[in-house]
Amino acid sequence: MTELTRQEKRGRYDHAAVEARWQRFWEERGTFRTPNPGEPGFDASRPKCYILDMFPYPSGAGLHVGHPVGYCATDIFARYKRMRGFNVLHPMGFDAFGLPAEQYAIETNVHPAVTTKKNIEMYRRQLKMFGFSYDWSRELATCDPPYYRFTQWMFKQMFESWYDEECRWLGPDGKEVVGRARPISELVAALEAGRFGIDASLKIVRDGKGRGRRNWSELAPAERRQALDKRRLAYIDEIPVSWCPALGTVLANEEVDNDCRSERGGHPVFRRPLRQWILRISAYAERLLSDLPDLDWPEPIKLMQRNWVGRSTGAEIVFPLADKWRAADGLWVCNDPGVKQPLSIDHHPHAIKVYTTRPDTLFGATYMVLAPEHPLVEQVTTPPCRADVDQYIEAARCKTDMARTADAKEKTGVFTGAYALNPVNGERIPIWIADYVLMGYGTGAIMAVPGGDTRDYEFARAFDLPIIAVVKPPTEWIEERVSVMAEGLDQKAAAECERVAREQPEFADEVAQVRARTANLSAKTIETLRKNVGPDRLAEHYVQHPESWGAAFIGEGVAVNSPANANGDTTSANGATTSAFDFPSCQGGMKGGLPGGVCDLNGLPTPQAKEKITRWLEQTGVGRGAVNYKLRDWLFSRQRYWGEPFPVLHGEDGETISVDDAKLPVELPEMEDFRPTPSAETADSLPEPPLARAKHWMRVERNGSTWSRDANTMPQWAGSCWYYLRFIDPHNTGRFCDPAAENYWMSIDLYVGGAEHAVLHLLYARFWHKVLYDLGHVSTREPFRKLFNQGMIQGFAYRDRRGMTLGPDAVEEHGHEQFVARATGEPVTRIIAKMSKSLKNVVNPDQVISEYGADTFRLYEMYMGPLDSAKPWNTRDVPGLYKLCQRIWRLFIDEQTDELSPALTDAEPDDASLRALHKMIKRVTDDIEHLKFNTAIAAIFDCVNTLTPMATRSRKVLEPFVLVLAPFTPHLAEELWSRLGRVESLAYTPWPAHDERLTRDERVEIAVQINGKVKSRIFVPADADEAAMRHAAMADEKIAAALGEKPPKKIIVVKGRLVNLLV
RNA sequence: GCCGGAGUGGCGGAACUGGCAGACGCGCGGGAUUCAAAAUCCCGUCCUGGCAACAGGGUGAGGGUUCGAUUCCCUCCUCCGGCACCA
Repeated sequence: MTELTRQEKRGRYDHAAVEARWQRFWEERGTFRTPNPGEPGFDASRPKCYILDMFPYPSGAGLHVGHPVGYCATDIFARYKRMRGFNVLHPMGFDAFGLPAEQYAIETNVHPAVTTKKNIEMYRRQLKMFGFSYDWSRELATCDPPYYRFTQWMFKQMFESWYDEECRWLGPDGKEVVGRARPISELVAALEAGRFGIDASLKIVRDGKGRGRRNWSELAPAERRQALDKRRLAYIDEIPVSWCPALGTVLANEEVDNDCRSERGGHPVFRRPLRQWILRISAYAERLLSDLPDLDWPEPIKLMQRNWVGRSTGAEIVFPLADKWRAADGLWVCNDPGVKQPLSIDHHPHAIKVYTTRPDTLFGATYMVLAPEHPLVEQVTTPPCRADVDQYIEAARCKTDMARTADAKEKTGVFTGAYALNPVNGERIPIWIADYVLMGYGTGAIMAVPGGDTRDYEFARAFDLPIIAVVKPPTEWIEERVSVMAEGLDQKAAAECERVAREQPEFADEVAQVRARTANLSAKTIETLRKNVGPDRLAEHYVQHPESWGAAFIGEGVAVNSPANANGDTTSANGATTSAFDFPSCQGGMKGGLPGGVCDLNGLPTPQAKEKITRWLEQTGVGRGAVNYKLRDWLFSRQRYWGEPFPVLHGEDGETISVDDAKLPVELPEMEDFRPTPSAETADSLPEPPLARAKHWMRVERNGSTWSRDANTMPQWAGSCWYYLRFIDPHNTGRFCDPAAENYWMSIDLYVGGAEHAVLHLLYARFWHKVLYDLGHVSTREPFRKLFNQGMIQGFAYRDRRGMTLGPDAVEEHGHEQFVARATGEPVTRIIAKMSKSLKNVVNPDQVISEYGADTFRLYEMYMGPLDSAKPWNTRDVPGLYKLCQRIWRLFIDEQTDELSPALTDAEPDDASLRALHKMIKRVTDDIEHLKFNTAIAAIFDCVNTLTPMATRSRKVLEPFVLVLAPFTPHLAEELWSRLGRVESLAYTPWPAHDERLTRDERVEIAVQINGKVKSRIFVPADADEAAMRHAAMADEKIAAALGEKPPKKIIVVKGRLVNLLV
């Protein structure tokens, strides 16, 4: 019997043997080695296609089933494109620097270089199991010195560049670009030539007429250095970071909880300013936005990037401090004799500059708020308020961003004792500090308009500050507010009634009572208000008494109370202006009127009001139209060991220079102890990066003087910002990449990866690429022309009645998705959750492959559902795809003899097989082009279902069939291809074409409806015209019977689909 | 709170541009083969009623447009993702 079994098994599909054979074949022959232009074997007549995966971070846990989803997809696409005659670049590498490796190393006390090397080997072995057609000769790891040599070189490019916002130039694609990174030497040349000057604060200005401007030649060397350093694309600045002394490191915001404690260990975390490397990504904000429309990316990802950049338009306005400035002879004159010039947006000592998106609400500014970190706080705070202010600042200082956000509901703040003057009406308004104003956005100061902004409204209510309505709301808003207020229940509560009534009918009576009472009451009130008062009068009431409406109107409407008169009374909304200005509150009076005169916005719709006030501000000089971005510069240094060292040297006098290209890479020192240095748990201690302890490494003698290296390292994102360029020419020792090869392969035709990189990696990489583009190092303005996000693979988990979540090993499956806990027998429900160790639902791809093979694994992951949606792994479904492989095998191979099946013939194929084949080719081709692999595989199933029962099978069907199969199940396809007598790999065999005529059946089944309901189905010739279809429909027995005597009133015919009879 | 995306059988999912809802796979039921099992092959499988022919209902809920709606419009509910005091 065992003999028989062995005999039987001889010709069975043996995935392990087949896959091993072909993986060896590909490797030995170098099947997927891709030559660059100019290299032997390169065929310039073929089009190119660069297909890239987001390279993995090799963690200790190994590859999980989520990784291969994208890799399978790109592999199918790459194999398909090769067969379509493309030169395909399809590489793989490892993102190997970073925090997890270091953290793991700290836990196990093994050097990160060792663990990383081990993990990469594991990942490589796992990846090779899948039979991906990568050109492994191009493999790279970001932690290899030959690689990070150029990461450092690119950092140098940024360090040695400045951003010229006004440079208009033509890119290689012939389109104009505004703004350009340029070598710092060009800036020096411009300064030397006197085209640029330096202002009092050592800022480089373009023309700089007067006002403390100095020439380059007048500056001391240290001043020159300082001025240049401020303009570099990579610069050092002191910014607040989350510093955890106990852990000896700076933490990311996400690593700090709301109590200012570290997530790991619960140690105290302090906000403290620290000198850090920063990259000037904000200079590229506009270009990162404006180049987005041309990219073939998922719209939601583009939107996320747009939101991240966060462009807004509005105006910058300066508010003079009340005791420092006065209006005289139509100018703002400073009481400080040292300040001779009048107040303006370019020159504003003793004044607060704000940014607003709603300059039209300027008349409603009743107070100002400075961020607690704002430099002016110190200057303006009056002695009586000093203690409160200091205390508030201290509290805000240790609050992290997370904590600030967490208690966003409660507005806090303190009065500084100082006042500013509203430049549009001379109104004296108090200056507060509050942490709802952030130093990092705009100017770190706001004009507060409680009548037009929700946050300002809440703050004003909390601190009893005046509220002036400056925009008359439209009727819809009034009615909505009235409903909300009159009902006394908001809409959610009403919906709750509905829900309870629906889901818990036992409370129906109570719900009905409540609803009747409130409905009666509110309906009455609203009706009374509407009838007797009317929306116009109500709007008027809001305009007069916004404080009693519970919310500010923040939308667009018509300007009112702008200007308001001095008594605080309001003008009507009909545009009547208040003529004479008298500002008794303004110190020193307003002799000669307010600078700029009266600006009357009353009656103007918001957009026009914005325009008018902006023009007025510009004419008066105290403001101008402005654009602002949420995007902040990129904090680029970490106090870590396992990252790229900075290629710079610090001099004893504070000078920072870059290391010569010839001396790159600056390699990480060998260190026994690479842990962060823990230090005393006080706020005043400073982080000491591990590299600082490599004393010998840190010290560099150069030209007779002593320099110090930078002890920081670059963040994990650095290496992934340009790896796609290195793949093009990975072994080049002279340059990061050969320009001709770069020009040939870029840009990337398909980039597949998870949506978790929607902003950070994809934004950082675009930024680096644009810098390289500006400096002439790359030929395209964008790296990733087409992007696709694969969905997450989820797992099942089970929840019992008490809400406890159990691992899958705790349950038993009954039919029909009924589950019980194995231990207790209690019924449990299945939920879909992320795969995680704690839920014990992580699936290991190695196991699946050893049981069913890589081809089955690939088929399963691609067949689960659409590539971009999240879907749960269900091991139960895997054998179905294994069965498909076996069925395909049996189409070719006789399992008894292990020879080609006797059913195989060289004869002409039968019609049904031929049609099945051509339909499949068409569907699969179309689906691959659109990355719809799940339906492509369904088409393969359909074809196999047709071929299986056939008594004979023609080679003329089976050969193209194998080719179509190849991208999905490459090992199986190669094996069958060779069994059919082919010697060469099918990897470059031309993709079969389909015959359009054979994809269409001669007769099609159509539906015959009467009044839209299907009453019969009939067959008609595929090319039947409308008259023929109508005729056939009417001739059908069932239809004739259903119609009876009366003829239909109207007949609708859809060719090839249906006939609808209306009676 | 704001901005996206999605809700279809027992399960994963399919459906071109408004045209027969449920392709394909899993699971389940039945049959053939087998001493038996595995494997394989064939048939059935949205729900309700009926032996059946057939009838009625059905794409998160409600409404609308249309001869016709999973698809378009409005209101609402649920789930997932992102951002979160951005002036």
